[in-house]
Amino acid sequence: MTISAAQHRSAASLVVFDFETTGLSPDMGDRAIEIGAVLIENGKITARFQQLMNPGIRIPVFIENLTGISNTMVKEANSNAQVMGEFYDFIAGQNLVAHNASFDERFLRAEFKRIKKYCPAGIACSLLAARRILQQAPNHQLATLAAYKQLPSEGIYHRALADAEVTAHLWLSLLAELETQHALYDLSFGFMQQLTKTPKHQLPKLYAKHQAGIAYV
DNA sequence: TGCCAGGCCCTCTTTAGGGCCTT
Repeated sequence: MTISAAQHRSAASLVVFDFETTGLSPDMGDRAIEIGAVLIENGKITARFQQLMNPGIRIPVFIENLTGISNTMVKEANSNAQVMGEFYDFIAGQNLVAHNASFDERFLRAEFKRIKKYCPAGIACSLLAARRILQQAPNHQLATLAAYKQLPSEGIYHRALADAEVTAHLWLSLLAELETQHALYDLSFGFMQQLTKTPKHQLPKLYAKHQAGIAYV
């Protein structure tokens, strides 16, 4: 919780993160109420970050029921500004991964903007990667993929750290799948970002380029 | 109290519509 990711930086490291929020859109006034994240180094989780935060607005009943995070719980929590400042330090220098990253990225940028910070890190999406690598999965919801791949999980969902941990295991599973199914090794973050932007029918060409030694940043 | 968004991706497409994902 207090360990900075920057203190653990390595070439094969990244941070997987997840927000719980009051709704779906920061542009409509929704705010983050919890952030959870894990640092992955060389295929292992080596640090964790989890904090509730007090958004200064009421949490809808629907969200209380969905997440188990109540207005009472966040009342005593630190402000979003303080928590996001600490999270900014945690992710310093790291690339980021989230499940359906477009959602979490919107809240990340919105909360950072409020404290006049910007996110220089690259962000990759485990949902887009899973849609390409696990095309045969029943669907690509995080819980479904966790069951489908029998990922380590305590069966808790819609809490930030638990979801971040499952997403981290999913990300490692996707890398393993690329190794076993396509003989792709030592995949960079840049390659994985490229994969999530590649149409499915062009994946064989992408895999062939990597196997031929064409580097991705 | 109830509702809100937006990117991706497929198809009966591209001058569009709708399901999937996230809270």
